[in-house]
Amino acid sequence: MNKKLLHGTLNTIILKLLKDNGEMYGYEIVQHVKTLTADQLKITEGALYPALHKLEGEGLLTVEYKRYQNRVRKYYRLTESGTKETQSQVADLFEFMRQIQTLLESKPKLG
Amino acid sequence: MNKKLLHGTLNTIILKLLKDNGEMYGYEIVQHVKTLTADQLKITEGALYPALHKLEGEGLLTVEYKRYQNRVRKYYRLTESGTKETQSQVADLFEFMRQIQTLLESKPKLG
DNA sequence: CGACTATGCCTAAGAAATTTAGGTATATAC
DNA sequence: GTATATACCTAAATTTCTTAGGCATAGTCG
Repeated sequence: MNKKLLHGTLNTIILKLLKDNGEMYGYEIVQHVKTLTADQLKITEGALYPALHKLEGEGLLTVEYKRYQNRVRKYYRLTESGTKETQSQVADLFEFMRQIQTLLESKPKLG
Repeated sequence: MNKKLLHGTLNTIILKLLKDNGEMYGYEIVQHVKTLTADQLKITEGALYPALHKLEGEGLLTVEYKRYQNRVRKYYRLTESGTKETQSQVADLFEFMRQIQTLLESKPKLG
């Protein structure tokens, strides 16, 4: 498992998954990331749940409890401002990765 | 300036720049990153110098003081293990970014 | 000359995001 | 009846970074 590299990307990933899937619950997000990345990336619950609560507190997410086979799941969904924030953060992250690639692919200095 | 997104990538960038350029001093690294990314990315000195000291302490870098026009610069260079570590970290970071892109480009779930 | 900017190194306090390491509870499989 | 999967959570510690300075020399502008 490729650890220690999620720094700074967790919120963006959460938002983007919610945008794609409409609504998701915490445990589902963890499993989804594991599946999509073929076990290469692992979101820890200790990072996920506080992040969800923070995004909710910022008004980017809403919560709805739903029953599913004697279980109660806590579904998260983007608000309007959450949708805007998602677009912004996804764009920023792509741009950031582009800059990192520029650095990692740069040739030796000229001067 | 794109802030708060460098998390976890600083060491890798330092190592890669040293690998490309043979030897560099701290201030030069800061300027180089600014130039290469057209002022989009800024390494702060408060992050850089402790990182350099840590990498040196781990045996990945060696230091050599050199005089340049009445100034003394502190040049860093990769050790053998530093070179290996660089390859490993650069590969990991590319792989990580690939996984992030997978997540950010994924379509809605099927099930 | 005086002030400001660039060069070049550094540290320390605090903030932010994460890992680690738990806890609680129900359901299912062996 | 023990273990695994599901489903939520928190708290302490760690890592990494920002902020905000300090110190010193060199060059430029008025």
